[in-house]
Amino acid sequence: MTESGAIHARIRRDIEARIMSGEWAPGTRIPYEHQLMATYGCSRMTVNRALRMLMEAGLIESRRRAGTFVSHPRVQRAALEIPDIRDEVAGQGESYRLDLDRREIRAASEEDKRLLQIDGGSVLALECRHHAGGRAYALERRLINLAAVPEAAEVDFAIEPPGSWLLSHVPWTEAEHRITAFNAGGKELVALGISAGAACMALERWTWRGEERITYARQVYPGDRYALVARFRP
Amino acid sequence: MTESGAIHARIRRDIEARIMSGEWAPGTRIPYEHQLMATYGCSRMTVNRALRMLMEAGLIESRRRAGTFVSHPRVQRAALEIPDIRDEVAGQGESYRLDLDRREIRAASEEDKRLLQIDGGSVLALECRHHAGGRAYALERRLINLAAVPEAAEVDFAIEPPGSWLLSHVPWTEAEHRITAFNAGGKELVALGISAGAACMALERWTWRGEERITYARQVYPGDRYALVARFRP
DNA sequence: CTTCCATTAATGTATATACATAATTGAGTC
DNA sequence: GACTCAATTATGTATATACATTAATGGAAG
Repeated sequence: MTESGAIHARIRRDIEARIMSGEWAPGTRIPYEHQLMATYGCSRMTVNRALRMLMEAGLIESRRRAGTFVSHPRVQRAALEIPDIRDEVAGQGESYRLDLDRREIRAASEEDKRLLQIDGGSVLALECRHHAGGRAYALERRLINLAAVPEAAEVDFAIEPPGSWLLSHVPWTEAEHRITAFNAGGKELVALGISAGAACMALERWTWRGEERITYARQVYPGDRYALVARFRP
Repeated sequence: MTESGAIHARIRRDIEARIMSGEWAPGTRIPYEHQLMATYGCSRMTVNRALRMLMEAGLIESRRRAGTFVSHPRVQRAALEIPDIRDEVAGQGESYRLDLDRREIRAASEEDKRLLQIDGGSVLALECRHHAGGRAYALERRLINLAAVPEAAEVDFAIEPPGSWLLSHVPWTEAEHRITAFNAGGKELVALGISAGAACMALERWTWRGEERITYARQVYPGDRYALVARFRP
């Protein structure tokens, strides 16, 4: 088939093509490694490398002694980009502006403790509005666990949006998103300039580093102006 | 550090931990392969395997002759899992029921052509409701490109939900999701049993195989009963 | 000082080999 | 037929070695 590049890449492409075309359906046993060695005239290590990559990609699974099989596709996985709102707005060719409405360092309240899963300590609480081309784009409420990120207390978030700063300064190991739709109430009406009851999208995010929660963010977008888009490959 | 498992896994974990903790900041050159060989008392192939995996994960990059470096974090991407609705309902311990309201094979309309990016041919159009524990859970409208998946014409989608069938029978190479919030109108009121203007979440999905679009789906969830949750690691 | 080029040192790929591990197979036993 | 257990076999990991490829380096020539 293809002739370009390394042998392992070629083996990988060939097998992937056979699976994608449906020629090798889910559950099918693919040839044994020693058969692929013969087919491609290469060593087992090279075959194994190609198969290992396909395994990491989730296309195949193998069982010792039994062989290697085409996976039954399961959950779909989408590459959802963690939106840096400033970049997102700039990418649409609009001018970006940030209004910081509130900045407070306080001892963790009951709600803060629940959202950040901490027993005490102090948190940095922020409320801000993101504007695109002069119009309100999103409303953001954020909590930062100062025990995990003490240096955040010194940052001027009126200049750099908290999401942008955290993304580029704090490494994280795990995160969770929760996306919901709700009818706008008192708070959002003025801040986003929308009418009562208008549908809004809320994007909540919790971010961990190891066992420790770093930050909680809740971003609210007007439903008629915003769509969350994720494009991906399996 | 850790002692369990294969050597390559241990090397990988150690390096990952150093990067995550910030000890090795972006741009830092990590030790040369021959230095890691000495550190771990293993062969270069084993070190190389660990590094290759970290490269695929995007944590490091390497340049011949210069060495291997910690990557500068880029766009943060997350794996958003969007499960099969039937499995999702079952996973919550609720009973699942499917109502197929409409099933039609027709020549592609203008809208069908736009959504599936086809010039003509026939499509299978479906409308159905997913129920969880007797309550409406989601409303689904789906188009299937019969030129790409002719066997779909023979399937009884009153038994198997279209999403489940497609997931397990049709391999795909690319997909796009679009998530929006909107106020419920005429169609949704009765089907979902909600009141006028209630916020709903719409999840639209286009799926490709190579250059060809396979299917388009639009799922509508009542905003007060549904949250899309995605948990992931970088 | 700048340009050119050979040297050199790092990663990239591939091989042949070895032993470990797990699970199927099949023979032997009850 | 049902159970036990050893032989078999495919994958999993690791090694030592070799050569290819790329680009930083440093010295020679202008």
